[in-house]
Amino acid sequence: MAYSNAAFAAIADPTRRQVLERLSARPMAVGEIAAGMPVSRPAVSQHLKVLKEAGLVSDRQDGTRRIYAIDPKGLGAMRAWLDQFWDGALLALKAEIEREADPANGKDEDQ
Amino acid sequence: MAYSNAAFAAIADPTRRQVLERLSARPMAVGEIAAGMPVSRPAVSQHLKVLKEAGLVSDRQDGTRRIYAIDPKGLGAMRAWLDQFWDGALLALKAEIEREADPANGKDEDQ
DNA sequence: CAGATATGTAAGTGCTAGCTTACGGTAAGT
DNA sequence: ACTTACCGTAAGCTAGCACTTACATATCTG
Repeated sequence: MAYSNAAFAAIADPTRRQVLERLSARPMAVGEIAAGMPVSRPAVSQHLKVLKEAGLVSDRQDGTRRIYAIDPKGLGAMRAWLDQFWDGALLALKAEIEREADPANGKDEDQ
Repeated sequence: MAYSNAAFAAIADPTRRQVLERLSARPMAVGEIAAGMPVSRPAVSQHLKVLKEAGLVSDRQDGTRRIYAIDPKGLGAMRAWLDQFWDGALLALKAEIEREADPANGKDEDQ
Protein backbone atom coordinates (compact mmCIF):
# COMPACT_ATOMS: atom_id res chain seq x y z
CA MET A 1 0.00 0.00 0.00
CA ALA A 2 1.70 3.16 -1.20
CA TYR A 3 0.57 6.25 0.66
CA SER A 4 2.10 9.65 1.03
CA ASN A 5 3.82 10.39 4.28
CA ALA A 6 3.70 14.09 3.47
CA ALA A 7 -0.08 14.06 3.18
CA PHE A 8 -0.59 12.76 6.71
CA ALA A 9 1.95 15.20 8.08
CA ALA A 10 0.20 18.00 6.21
CA ILE A 11 -3.25 17.49 7.65
CA ALA A 12 -1.83 17.13 11.14
CA ASP A 13 -1.64 20.88 11.51
CA PRO A 14 -4.94 22.57 12.48
CA THR A 15 -4.12 25.71 10.50
CA ARG A 16 -3.55 23.66 7.36
CA ARG A 17 -6.82 21.82 7.87
CA GLN A 18 -8.52 25.19 8.13
CA VAL A 19 -6.95 26.19 4.82
CA LEU A 20 -8.21 22.98 3.25
CA GLU A 21 -11.69 23.56 4.59
CA ARG A 22 -11.79 27.04 3.13
CA LEU A 23 -10.57 25.74 -0.22
CA SER A 24 -13.16 22.99 -0.19
CA ALA A 25 -15.81 25.66 -0.71
CA ARG A 26 -14.16 27.13 -3.79
CA PRO A 27 -10.71 27.97 -5.19
CA MET A 28 -9.25 31.07 -3.59
CA ALA A 29 -6.26 33.40 -3.77
CA VAL A 30 -3.67 33.47 -1.00
CA GLY A 31 -4.72 36.77 0.49
CA GLU A 32 -8.34 35.71 0.42
CA ILE A 33 -7.51 32.58 2.38
CA ALA A 34 -5.37 34.42 4.90
CA ALA A 35 -8.04 37.06 5.48
CA GLY A 36 -10.10 35.09 7.96
CA MET A 37 -7.27 33.28 9.64
CA PRO A 38 -5.41 33.85 12.91
CA VAL A 39 -1.95 33.75 11.33
CA SER A 40 -0.10 36.06 8.96
CA ARG A 41 -0.25 35.84 5.19
CA PRO A 42 3.33 34.54 4.80
CA ALA A 43 2.45 31.78 7.22
CA VAL A 44 -0.46 30.80 4.99
CA SER A 45 1.88 30.90 2.01
CA GLN A 46 4.22 28.46 3.73
CA HIS A 47 1.32 26.18 4.62
CA LEU A 48 0.18 26.21 1.01
CA LYS A 49 3.64 25.16 -0.06
CA VAL A 50 3.48 22.18 2.27
CA LEU A 51 0.00 21.27 1.07
CA LYS A 52 1.10 21.51 -2.55
CA GLU A 53 4.13 19.29 -2.03
CA ALA A 54 1.84 16.80 -0.32
CA GLY A 55 -0.35 16.74 -3.42
CA LEU A 56 -3.36 18.09 -1.57
CA VAL A 57 -3.73 21.38 -3.45
CA SER A 58 -2.89 22.75 -6.88
CA ASP A 59 -2.15 26.32 -7.87
CA ARG A 60 -2.75 28.47 -10.92
CA GLN A 61 -1.47 31.91 -11.77
CA ASP A 62 -4.03 34.65 -12.41
CA GLY A 63 -2.39 38.04 -12.87
CA THR A 64 -0.63 39.05 -9.70
CA ARG A 65 -2.70 36.57 -7.77
CA ARG A 66 -2.21 32.87 -7.34
CA ILE A 67 -5.33 30.76 -7.11
CA TYR A 68 -5.19 27.60 -5.01
CA ALA A 69 -7.62 24.71 -5.25
CA ILE A 70 -8.12 21.27 -3.75
CA ASP A 71 -6.31 18.45 -5.53
CA PRO A 72 -8.39 15.28 -5.21
CA LYS A 73 -5.46 12.97 -5.90
CA GLY A 74 -3.66 13.42 -2.60
CA LEU A 75 -6.86 13.11 -0.66
CA GLY A 76 -7.75 9.93 -2.45
CA ALA A 77 -4.54 8.24 -1.34
CA MET A 78 -5.22 9.12 2.27
CA ARG A 79 -8.78 7.92 2.11
CA ALA A 80 -7.62 4.69 0.57
CA TRP A 81 -5.22 4.06 3.43
CA LEU A 82 -7.80 4.93 6.06
CA ASP A 83 -10.45 2.77 4.40
CA GLN A 84 -8.22 -0.24 4.10
CA PHE A 85 -6.96 0.19 7.63
CA TRP A 86 -10.48 0.68 8.88
CA ASP A 87 -11.78 -2.47 7.20
CA GLY A 88 -8.87 -4.57 8.41
CA ALA A 89 -9.24 -3.33 11.96
CA LEU A 90 -12.96 -4.01 12.04
CA LEU A 91 -12.48 -7.50 10.66
CA ALA A 92 -9.81 -8.31 13.22
CA LEU A 93 -11.93 -6.85 15.99
CA LYS A 94 -14.94 -8.90 14.96
CA ALA A 95 -12.87 -12.05 14.84
CA GLU A 96 -11.45 -11.31 18.26
CA ILE A 97 -14.88 -10.78 19.77
CA GLU A 98 -16.20 -13.99 18.26
CA ARG A 99 -13.18 -15.89 19.52
CA GLU A 100 -13.68 -14.63 23.06
CA ALA A 101 -17.41 -15.24 22.97
CA ASP A 102 -16.96 -18.92 22.08
CA PRO A 103 -15.70 -20.87 25.14
CA ALA A 104 -14.87 -23.91 22.97
CA ASN A 105 -12.02 -22.03 21.37
CA GLY A 106 -10.31 -21.47 24.69
CA LYS A 107 -9.46 -17.82 24.79
CA ASP A 108 -6.35 -18.38 26.98
CA GLU A 109 -5.13 -21.54 25.41
CA ASP A 110 -1.66 -20.42 24.53
CA GLN A 111 -0.74 -18.35 27.50
CA MET B 1 -18.18 19.22 12.67
CA ALA B 2 -16.46 17.97 15.81
CA TYR B 3 -13.29 16.02 15.12
CA SER B 4 -10.33 15.20 17.27
CA ASN B 5 -7.22 17.25 16.73
CA ALA B 6 -5.23 14.63 18.60
CA ALA B 7 -6.26 11.90 16.17
CA PHE B 8 -4.84 13.72 13.17
CA ALA B 9 -1.66 14.55 15.03
CA ALA B 10 -1.39 10.91 16.08
CA ILE B 11 -1.48 9.37 12.61
CA ALA B 12 0.95 11.97 11.30
CA ASP B 13 3.88 9.99 12.70
CA PRO B 14 5.02 7.06 10.51
CA THR B 15 6.03 5.00 13.52
CA ARG B 16 2.57 5.36 15.02
CA ARG B 17 0.96 4.39 11.74
CA GLN B 18 3.14 1.29 11.77
CA VAL B 19 1.91 0.50 15.27
CA LEU B 20 -1.68 0.90 14.10
CA GLU B 21 -1.08 -1.36 11.12
CA ARG B 22 0.33 -4.07 13.34
CA LEU B 23 -2.61 -3.76 15.70
CA SER B 24 -5.06 -3.91 12.85
CA ALA B 25 -4.11 -7.56 12.40
CA ARG B 26 -4.83 -8.50 16.01
CA PRO B 27 -4.47 -7.15 19.55
CA MET B 28 -0.90 -7.37 20.78
CA ALA B 29 1.24 -6.76 23.86
CA VAL B 30 3.72 -3.88 23.96
CA GLY B 31 6.83 -5.98 23.64
CA GLU B 32 5.29 -7.89 20.77
CA ILE B 33 4.60 -4.67 18.92
CA ALA B 34 8.05 -3.27 19.56
CA ALA B 35 9.74 -6.48 18.41
CA GLY B 36 9.65 -5.76 14.70
CA MET B 37 10.11 -2.03 14.90
CA PRO B 38 13.11 0.23 14.39
CA VAL B 39 12.68 2.07 17.69
CA SER B 40 13.06 1.03 21.31
CA ARG B 41 10.29 -0.43 23.43
CA PRO B 42 9.88 2.70 25.60
CA ALA B 43 9.42 4.69 22.43
CA VAL B 44 6.60 2.36 21.41
CA SER B 45 5.13 2.76 24.87
CA GLN B 46 5.08 6.53 24.44
CA HIS B 47 3.49 6.19 21.03
CA LEU B 48 0.81 3.95 22.47
CA LYS B 49 0.07 6.58 25.08
CA VAL B 50 -0.46 9.16 22.37
CA LEU B 51 -2.66 6.81 20.37
CA LYS B 52 -4.73 6.00 23.43
CA GLU B 53 -5.27 9.66 24.32
CA ALA B 54 -6.35 10.21 20.72
CA GLY B 55 -8.97 7.48 21.10
CA LEU B 56 -7.38 5.30 18.45
CA VAL B 57 -6.43 2.35 20.65
CA SER B 58 -7.64 0.76 23.87
CA ASP B 59 -5.65 -1.24 26.39
CA ARG B 60 -6.35 -4.15 28.70
CA GLN B 61 -4.25 -5.66 31.46
CA ASP B 62 -3.31 -9.34 31.17
CA GLY B 63 -0.89 -10.43 33.86
CA THR B 64 2.35 -8.53 33.52
CA ARG B 65 1.50 -7.75 29.95
CA ARG B 66 -0.68 -5.00 28.57
CA ILE B 67 -2.70 -5.80 25.50
CA TYR B 68 -3.44 -3.00 23.06
CA ALA B 69 -6.14 -3.08 20.41
CA ILE B 70 -7.64 -0.76 17.80
CA ASP B 71 -10.45 1.47 19.01
CA PRO B 72 -12.89 2.03 16.14
CA LYS B 73 -14.37 5.19 17.64
CA GLY B 74 -11.43 7.49 17.04
CA LEU B 75 -10.95 6.21 13.52
CA GLY B 76 -14.59 6.75 12.73
CA ALA B 77 -14.35 10.44 13.56
CA MET B 78 -11.39 10.88 11.26
CA ARG B 79 -13.06 9.03 8.44
CA ALA B 80 -16.14 11.17 8.88
CA TRP B 81 -14.12 14.35 8.55
CA LEU B 82 -12.24 13.08 5.52
CA ASP B 83 -15.43 11.86 3.85
CA GLN B 84 -17.27 15.13 4.37
CA PHE B 85 -14.28 17.13 3.27
CA TRP B 86 -13.82 14.89 0.28
CA ASP B 87 -17.42 15.20 -0.84
CA GLY B 88 -17.45 18.97 -0.39
CA ALA B 89 -14.23 19.39 -2.32
CA LEU B 90 -15.42 17.24 -5.20
CA LEU B 91 -18.70 19.13 -5.38
CA ALA B 92 -16.95 22.49 -5.41
CA LEU B 93 -14.50 21.24 -8.00
CA LYS B 94 -17.26 19.99 -10.23
CA ALA B 95 -19.12 23.28 -9.94
CA GLU B 96 -15.97 25.17 -10.77
CA ILE B 97 -15.32 23.11 -13.86
CA GLU B 98 -18.87 23.54 -15.08
CA ARG B 99 -18.68 27.26 -14.45
CA GLU B 100 -15.51 27.58 -16.48
CA ALA B 101 -16.83 25.38 -19.25
CA ASP B 102 -19.88 27.61 -19.74
CA PRO B 103 -18.84 30.90 -21.45
CA ALA B 104 -22.25 32.47 -20.69
CA ASN B 105 -21.39 32.65 -17.02
CA GLY B 106 -18.30 34.77 -17.64
CA LYS B 107 -15.55 33.19 -15.65
CA ASP B 108 -13.76 36.51 -15.03
CA GLU B 109 -16.78 38.68 -14.52
CA ASP B 110 -15.90 40.12 -11.12
CA GLN B 111 -12.23 40.79 -11.58
C1' DC C 1 7.83 54.72 -15.92
C1' DA C 2 6.07 55.13 -11.14
C1' DG C 3 3.08 53.26 -7.85
C1' DA C 4 0.11 49.91 -5.95
C1' DT C 5 -1.18 45.10 -5.43
C1' DA C 6 -0.23 40.27 -4.53
C1' DT C 7 2.77 36.76 -3.44
C1' DG C 8 6.99 33.94 -2.48
C1' DT C 9 11.11 33.56 0.29
C1' DA C 10 15.10 34.32 3.63
C1' DA C 11 16.44 34.85 8.40
C1' DG C 12 15.67 34.26 13.08
C1' DT C 13 13.22 32.46 17.25
C1' DG C 14 10.39 29.77 20.71
C1' DC C 15 8.53 25.53 21.36
C1' DT C 16 7.47 20.82 20.97
C1' DA C 17 7.94 16.00 19.13
C1' DG C 18 10.37 11.86 19.14
C1' DC C 19 14.21 9.33 20.59
C1' DT C 20 17.45 7.14 24.04
C1' DT C 21 19.03 5.45 28.56
C1' DA C 22 18.00 4.69 33.30
C1' DC C 23 14.96 3.66 36.77
C1' DG C 24 10.73 2.07 39.39
C1' DG C 25 6.79 -0.86 39.94
C1' DT C 26 3.87 -4.94 39.42
C1' DA C 27 2.73 -9.77 38.35
C1' DA C 28 4.16 -14.59 37.65
C1' DG C 29 7.36 -18.50 38.54
C1' DT C 30 10.57 -21.39 41.43
C1' DA D 1 11.16 -14.47 49.36
C1' DC D 2 13.96 -14.08 45.35
C1' DT D 3 14.25 -13.79 40.62
C1' DT D 4 12.56 -12.98 36.17
C1' DA D 5 9.55 -10.85 32.77
C1' DC D 6 6.96 -6.92 31.24
C1' DC D 7 5.85 -2.35 31.16
C1' DG D 8 5.32 2.79 32.25
C1' DT D 9 7.71 7.00 33.23
C1' DA D 10 11.32 10.58 34.24
C1' DA D 11 15.28 13.09 32.47
C1' DG D 12 17.81 14.87 28.87
C1' DC D 13 18.99 15.78 24.16
C1' DT D 14 18.45 16.94 19.21
C1' DA D 15 15.97 18.11 15.22
C1' DG D 16 12.36 20.19 13.02
C1' DC D 17 7.92 22.90 12.94
C1' DA D 18 5.17 27.00 12.93
C1' DC D 19 5.41 31.65 13.36
C1' DT D 20 7.05 36.47 12.78
C1' DT D 21 9.26 40.48 10.29
C1' DA D 22 11.79 42.11 6.41
C1' DC D 23 12.84 41.87 1.77
C1' DA D 24 12.68 40.55 -3.29
C1' DT D 25 9.77 39.70 -7.35
C1' DA D 26 6.11 40.03 -10.72
C1' DT D 27 1.81 41.96 -12.64
C1' DC D 28 -1.51 45.46 -13.54
C1' DT D 29 -2.76 50.51 -13.70
C1' DG D 30 -2.55 55.57 -14.45
